[in-house]
Amino acid sequence: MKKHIKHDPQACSKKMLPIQDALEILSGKWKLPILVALMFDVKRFSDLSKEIPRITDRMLSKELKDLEMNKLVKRTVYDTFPVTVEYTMTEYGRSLKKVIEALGEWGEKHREKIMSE
Amino acid sequence: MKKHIKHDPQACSKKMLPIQDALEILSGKWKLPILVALMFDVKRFSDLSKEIPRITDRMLSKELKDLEMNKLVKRTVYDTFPVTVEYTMTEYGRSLKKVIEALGEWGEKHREKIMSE
DNA sequence: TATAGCACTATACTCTAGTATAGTACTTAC
DNA sequence: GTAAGTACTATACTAGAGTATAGTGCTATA
Repeated sequence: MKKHIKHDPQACSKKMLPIQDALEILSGKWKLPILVALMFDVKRFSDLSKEIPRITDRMLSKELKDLEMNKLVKRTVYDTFPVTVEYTMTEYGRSLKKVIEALGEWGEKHREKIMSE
Repeated sequence: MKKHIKHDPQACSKKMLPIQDALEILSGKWKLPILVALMFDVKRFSDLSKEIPRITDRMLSKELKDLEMNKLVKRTVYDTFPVTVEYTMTEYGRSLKKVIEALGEWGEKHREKIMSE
């Protein structure tokens, strides 16, 4: 039985906040699929709807709005008929790549570990 | 208006699965606070309960069970009076450090960006 | 004998994320 | 004039995450 060292809760929550911010931005069932779909290409609403299995229009619309608010995705409307709207990943959105890769690498290892137990 | 290149949905979902696994393990309101609290010290149930503001016993118990199942945390019972139970981060749990740091760094930048818009 | 501390569990509730389904506004092509 | 395509919005529902509150079993100390 080891000694229990007290943590400084102030310093701790200071570190926690950005972590939880980041996590919240990626959280939910659909944010990652959308971001990954946009990581390499520009896409329209209907493209995303087709490419992301089982997502509803409502969710897609809602999540895209969220991502736009956080400046990860840019929305461009073209004055065509019918209207077309393009969604692009911003440079800033691309800065998430490292985070997503870190998650992916760890997730891969985790799959192996849990499968082989 | 750019060309739209089709993505291979098979290859895409293959990459997505581990990312979502990782995200699921960290998801929810309390997983990260618990992991961060255990990152440096061994802690008992009551220590964690005190250190993590506003967490209920029910949630703490539930989330610790989850983390234990995923081999991120180890639970050790000591035959004292009253019983004491220690929670330790496993070596494997520590392997999440890089992911958490990546999240933290990005979250920090994001805070600055959003605040200064 | 009563009380207090530890590590939970039980029950009931609320609230939010996500689903299901349908409908809108616009215009061009038939 | 009506059908079809695009990018949504509205409404209603469901399920699961999280909250609030109370109670359990153990025993050492007062």
